[in-house]
Amino acid sequence: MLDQHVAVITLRDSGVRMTPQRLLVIEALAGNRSHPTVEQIFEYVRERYPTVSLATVYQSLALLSRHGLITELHGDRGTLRCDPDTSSHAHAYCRRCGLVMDVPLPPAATHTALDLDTFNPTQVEVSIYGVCAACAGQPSSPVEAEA
Amino acid sequence: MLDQHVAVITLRDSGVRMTPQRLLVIEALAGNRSHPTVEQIFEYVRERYPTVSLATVYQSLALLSRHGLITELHGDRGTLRCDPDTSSHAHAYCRRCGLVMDVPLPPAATHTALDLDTFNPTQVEVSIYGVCAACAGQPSSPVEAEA
DNA sequence: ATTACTGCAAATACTTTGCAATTGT
DNA sequence: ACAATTGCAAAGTATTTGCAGTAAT
Repeated sequence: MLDQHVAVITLRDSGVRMTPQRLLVIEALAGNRSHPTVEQIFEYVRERYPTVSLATVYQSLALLSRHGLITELHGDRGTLRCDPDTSSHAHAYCRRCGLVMDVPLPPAATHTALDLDTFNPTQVEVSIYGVCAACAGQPSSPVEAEA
Repeated sequence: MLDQHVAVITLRDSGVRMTPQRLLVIEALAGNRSHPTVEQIFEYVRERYPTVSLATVYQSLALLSRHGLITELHGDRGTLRCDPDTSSHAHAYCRRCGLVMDVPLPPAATHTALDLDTFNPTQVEVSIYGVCAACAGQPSSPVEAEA
């Protein structure tokens, strides 16, 4: 899980400049378990530093990702989500409410990918789609049932 | 793996109309192991039916997906790819050349996801990112090495 | 003082939608 | 004939880029 101090030191040691914008992006992610979208991170930073631009947030996230401090999730169709926890785990996406939750993976699952001798894997993303417990309890809306 | 006849019959039985455009989308995917992008499918269809529109291709793909005849892949950042093979397997994405290859998954891997009692999974997507054998052999281009 | 970084605005990329015309059944 | 489907064009959503000004070191 991303730690603010570790992140700052890691970046500094790589010669990256620490700006208030970046610090706030890190702050938004540190300890965050909600897998926020870029827009959500942008909102967090903007509340504290109103002149920040969305482009800067995108650039900061790419920077953090490049330095291995966060993981970018592609499972939410067309929207980038960020995970400050870079350890091996899967993500469950609720198709009804949009919730993204962590799912532990048995250590063996990671090995599967590493068994490939024809491919040199650097990252594995496991996305599970379905309906979460809370939504499964609720009947689906009429609008949704139609589709 | 998607079979043209099976697909046509499945759709017909569901009361879906068979148009030349749809037939060509199916044809483009049947037996295709390259995980084509929407654009590539569009090109295939257009060569044979020049007035087809991209929107129709998108709609046809959504239809096939809804009927469980294909799987939509989200692993290629910002671009939809299609897989006519709906059986359980992972995908390896080469970060250098863009190649997408099938990777078998041990049956146990699928069970992992199904162990969740708090979540009702309908689909699991496993994306492996790295560098393929062919690219690993080649030295990276100077431009790429810089980045 | 240098040079990385930011903010802006425009560009690019991908996908969806509304609607009139068309076509499969 | 009827309703589903298409093609078009426009809108919507997401992300990237060029560049002049700003700020971290």
